[in-house]
Amino acid sequence: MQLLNSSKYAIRILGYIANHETQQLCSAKELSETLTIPYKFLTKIMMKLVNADLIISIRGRDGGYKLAKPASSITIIEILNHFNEFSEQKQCILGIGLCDSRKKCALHDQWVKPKNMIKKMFETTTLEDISSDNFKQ
Amino acid sequence: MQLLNSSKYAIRILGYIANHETQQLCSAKELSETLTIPYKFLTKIMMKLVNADLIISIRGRDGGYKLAKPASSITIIEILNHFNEFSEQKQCILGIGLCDSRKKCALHDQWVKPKNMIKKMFETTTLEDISSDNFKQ
DNA sequence: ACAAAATACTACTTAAAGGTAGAATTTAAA
DNA sequence: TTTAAATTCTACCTTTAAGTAGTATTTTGT
Repeated sequence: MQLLNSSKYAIRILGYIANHETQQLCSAKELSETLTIPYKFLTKIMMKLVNADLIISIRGRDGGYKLAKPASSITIIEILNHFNEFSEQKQCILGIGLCDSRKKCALHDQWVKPKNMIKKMFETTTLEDISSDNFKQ
Repeated sequence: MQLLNSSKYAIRILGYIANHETQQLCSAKELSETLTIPYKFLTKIMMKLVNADLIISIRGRDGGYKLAKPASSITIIEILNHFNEFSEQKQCILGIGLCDSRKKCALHDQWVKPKNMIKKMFETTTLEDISSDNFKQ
């Protein structure tokens, strides 16, 4: 019952970049060191974020990364979706195929409220909300 | 952001058994077939549940499994704990070591409410509450 | 032109969860 | 006593996430 490492890293990376937008670009080296994320793993994640149009990368000597759009327009759920973290939303918590109000699994009623609360939180929280330096270890 | 297969299976198995307590014992064969859980994987899980004192097993010809205590006294959280699903409760959602009200990660404030809601749900829901046949696929 | 510093790409290795196989053990009925 | 049907145990295989390595490419300053 937790996020994938990749997703956790992605959120921390994006939140950190959002908080350093004035400095124009963040390099993989800087991100890796300040967030203590393995360099090679980080660059792999950055490629995903670039492909997801969340990040723009500038190659070459003074290159680096920056957000592809305003921090206020990037929600946590949008990030998670690119790591397949919430695609199973419609699936029930017990993994018994689809689970809705007509055909409920035994935990359905208890799970509905917490699930919707998490969902709403991820949907309404943007990078601007969490932009800070509190992503270090 | 979902439970391990083992945990999902465990909850379904225990919920099903709770609903069939009158019939005294459930066999691995019956459980595997009605819940469509791979037989060999199921027996592996049953061993864990036996070791966790949630299940009592009777070996030999007419053997099988039954709850080790009243369904009303077994909470979901107790089940999950044996699969290390909520031991990371105190860890923050972003995996940045300990995360409390003094030293918060950037998502701390948003995560507190949903987290406690899930926790409470898992703590207060017992096998009796969810005991039913709605565990099939 | 060249070197330095950055990202991109491809492939490989490791760790953990998920799942499978087969033999051993236990019990009860015939 | 034998057989059948059940759990237990140990070892193995497969899949996926996590992490590592090396090379290629791009860009800028000298």
